[in-house]
Amino acid sequence: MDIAAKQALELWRGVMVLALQKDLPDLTSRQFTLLLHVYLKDQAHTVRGLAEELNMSKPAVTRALDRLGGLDFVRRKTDDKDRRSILVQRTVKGSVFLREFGDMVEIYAAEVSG
Amino acid sequence: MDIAAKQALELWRGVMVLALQKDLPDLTSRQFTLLLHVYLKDQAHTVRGLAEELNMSKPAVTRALDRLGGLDFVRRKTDDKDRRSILVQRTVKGSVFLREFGDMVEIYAAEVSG
DNA sequence: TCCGAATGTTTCGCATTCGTAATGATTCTA
DNA sequence: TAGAATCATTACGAATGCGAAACATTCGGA
Repeated sequence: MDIAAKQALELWRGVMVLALQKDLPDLTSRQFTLLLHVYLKDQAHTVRGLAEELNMSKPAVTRALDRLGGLDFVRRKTDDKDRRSILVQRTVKGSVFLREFGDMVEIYAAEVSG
Repeated sequence: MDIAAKQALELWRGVMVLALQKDLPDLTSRQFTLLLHVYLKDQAHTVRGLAEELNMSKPAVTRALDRLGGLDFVRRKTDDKDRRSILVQRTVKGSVFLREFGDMVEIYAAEVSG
């Protein structure tokens, strides 16, 4: 994936337009970023950690988890080592959703650079 | 998960996280997509046209133009050939904003594939 | 000219989001 | 073990977005 800045924008545009046309559940940028973060970063994800890493307030993280949980894209699990914390877990539905999105990006990337 | 698709997601994640950390004006996906569309597609852009191409309702396009106009990222101009239509025009501020975003994507694309 | 069609905006009611501050639950510490 | 600290959530009020429907303006054809 080697693209110039202009191609990068075209890639972004193409994917976003396709996402709109597909009537995917429309997530806010915070929600979508959080989803990507949870699935791509192999760590234990807590509300506090996500809030710091993503520059979000903790209530915003809680709300994003409510929304993503409602879609069954993530799941909450209380940490048994410290029952104050919750651990954000991945789901099959979330994996499927992101894989499809990734394929979309990949396809457009090939199209843009080719 | 396919490696290339995974890299595509990692690219998306990196850019989105950076955008959050930079405290950029947070645009909805519709607003951002509309902005990209106007700047990358060389055509006359009207409300009706954008609504069809982006699968948005006309009021949503109007509101997005209000928001983007408030940021001085686009400007409205009534079409002299048909004064019912408005033409969406680009601005310097919008160009700068998108160029910076494009650079960000390009940098991450190199990082992800390298 | 006049009336229907087309274009963009506004209004309306509803849903969602935001950050700050308060609350509840759990753990740590002195 | 009592009180402080930590973690997540809820409450609150303000802001914003959405689509459907109504509205104002402009164009175009009979």
